[in-house]
Amino acid sequence: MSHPSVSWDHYRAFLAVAETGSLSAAGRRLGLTQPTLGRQIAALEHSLGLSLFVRSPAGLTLTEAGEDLLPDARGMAAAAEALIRSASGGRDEAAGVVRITASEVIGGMVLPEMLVDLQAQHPRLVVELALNNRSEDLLRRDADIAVRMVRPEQNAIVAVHIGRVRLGLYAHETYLARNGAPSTVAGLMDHAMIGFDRDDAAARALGVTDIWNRRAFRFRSDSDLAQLAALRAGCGIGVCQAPLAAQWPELRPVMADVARFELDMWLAMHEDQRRNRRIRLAFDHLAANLRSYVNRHS
Amino acid sequence: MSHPSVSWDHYRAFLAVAETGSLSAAGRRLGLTQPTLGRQIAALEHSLGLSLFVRSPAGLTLTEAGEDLLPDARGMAAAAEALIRSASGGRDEAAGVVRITASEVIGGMVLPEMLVDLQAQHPRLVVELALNNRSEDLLRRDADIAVRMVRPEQNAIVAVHIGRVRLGLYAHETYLARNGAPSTVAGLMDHAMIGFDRDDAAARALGVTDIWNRRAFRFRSDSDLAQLAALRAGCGIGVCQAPLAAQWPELRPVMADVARFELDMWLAMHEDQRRNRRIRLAFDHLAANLRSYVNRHS
DNA sequence: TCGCCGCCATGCATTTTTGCATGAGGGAGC
DNA sequence: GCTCCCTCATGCAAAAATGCATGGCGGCGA
Repeated sequence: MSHPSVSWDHYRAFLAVAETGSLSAAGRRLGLTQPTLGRQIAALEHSLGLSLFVRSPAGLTLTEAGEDLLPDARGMAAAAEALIRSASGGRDEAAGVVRITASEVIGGMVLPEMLVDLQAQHPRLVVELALNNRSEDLLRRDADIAVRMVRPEQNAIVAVHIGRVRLGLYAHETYLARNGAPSTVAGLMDHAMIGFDRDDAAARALGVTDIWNRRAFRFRSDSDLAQLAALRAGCGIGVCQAPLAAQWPELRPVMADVARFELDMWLAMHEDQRRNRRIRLAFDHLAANLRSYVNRHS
Repeated sequence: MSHPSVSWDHYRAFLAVAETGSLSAAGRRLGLTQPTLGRQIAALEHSLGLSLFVRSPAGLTLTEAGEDLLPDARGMAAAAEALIRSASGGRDEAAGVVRITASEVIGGMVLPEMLVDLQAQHPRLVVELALNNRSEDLLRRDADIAVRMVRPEQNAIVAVHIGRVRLGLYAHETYLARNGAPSTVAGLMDHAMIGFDRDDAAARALGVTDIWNRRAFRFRSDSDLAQLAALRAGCGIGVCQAPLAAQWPELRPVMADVARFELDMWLAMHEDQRRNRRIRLAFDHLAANLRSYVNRHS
């Protein structure tokens, strides 16, 4: 408990400067002025006994020491935002902000229509949707609710198992008409395949790096939504969630008998918020709708 | 990005007041005065549009709304402390603070001697040891390194598997001389057993609530260290880690053939800090020493 | 019952922080 | 080479936050 501890506002200044790259830009973001930010950074550097930025006429860039502090500053900001979110609606009101994180595909293709329903039922509910494939968001309170494909194990998290989502290979009917359909894994190699660019995490998780690797693809993107768009445009053969493919009749399964995977789907929230009405509402609504999603056509 | 966003210092004030229960006490903790804290809280309440405390001549107590915000404020404080820790030593120095979290038994009985070695080799290293049985500490940066008995699944965490720790039932030789040794589970019920008081999480995790429950115990404590002390004092029969019992010859195994469990041990740290020299040093040192601990006498 | 000690609220002087205005330096485009 | 726009640094005045001193209220123990 050091008495003249650093002002938390200085951390906020540090984060803003680090992320914007200049005192002036940080000033604009925070509604302060460039001299103020300059002085706050100077004070922070002084009290930590470190130099956090190298000054240049073009702006400020982080030193190594500054780089080390950035994740923690981000952590503070995440907590601050979570606090505001918690404050935005009383715990017994169906009003305020609910922040949801999900993968690109689920968040981009599946959740929106469910959330429309939810908002129709609760007009004062504001929804934020953060799409990414990381899954560190719940404990740090980057989000209130998370849709995950791995079981959350942290014990401050409450998670419910939604079901198993089937994945398969698909292609547009026009592509198949032109190029035929492969029937063996070897035959697959002669086709235009759609897959990841650099991020092979999913392939490694499923243990299929031997056939599902970068060299095999003719269309490469780390955006799952872009892959999906390519698939629907008839670009070639790619992976798609079965319940999703089922709603596009022009997509036809490819080698449905061999190419089958299943992923567990989990819905998770922080334990502390179990009694928060609006988050609970969103959670239950999503749980019900996602269950009917994974069971569609199976 | 609301422009006149709340000062982060006000969150700090909120946390201090919530935890101390009064403006004056919070003022003492933060090195500020009571009127200042009063005004910061008032400003915070005004900008959030909530009343966070009920004022009384005896102090301030949280409202429900305030209660909701407390965990997030704690999160901010944890991140702030982590930031200071990161700042305390350069990333290439073997100096600064390393904060380690572990269970009571591991932290109280096993780690200290290992850490003494570490500090002897690196005189400018400061070690903090936080003992508890929760395990949410790493992502929130409550600690730099964690020793866990469950596999950490979050993917911003790097974890190494140390091995499996054997658990068994033990008793002091004088207890056994006086009371004899049970040979069946049923016989165990007639003995003085040492166990938990209210916190049955471990028993539930191992799935032994049927025989390992509160009513069976003659000595109850939620402090594992107190249980261990009772065991060594000859109070009765209790659970102990085998490598630990091995170093106290007066402890004798009880029903060693039936009462056997094993727990995985994991050592974990945050991914961001993989290149941080002092944390890496501590991590590697602990990994090596814990490995030899779990393999002791087996 | 009285005194004491803890707490909070408020008014006022002081200190600190902030903003404004200006100067100076670097890079992009003409 | 010149202008324009971006940046940061610094001096000074205005604004805001803080501290001090005081007053009032309530609980506790003699």
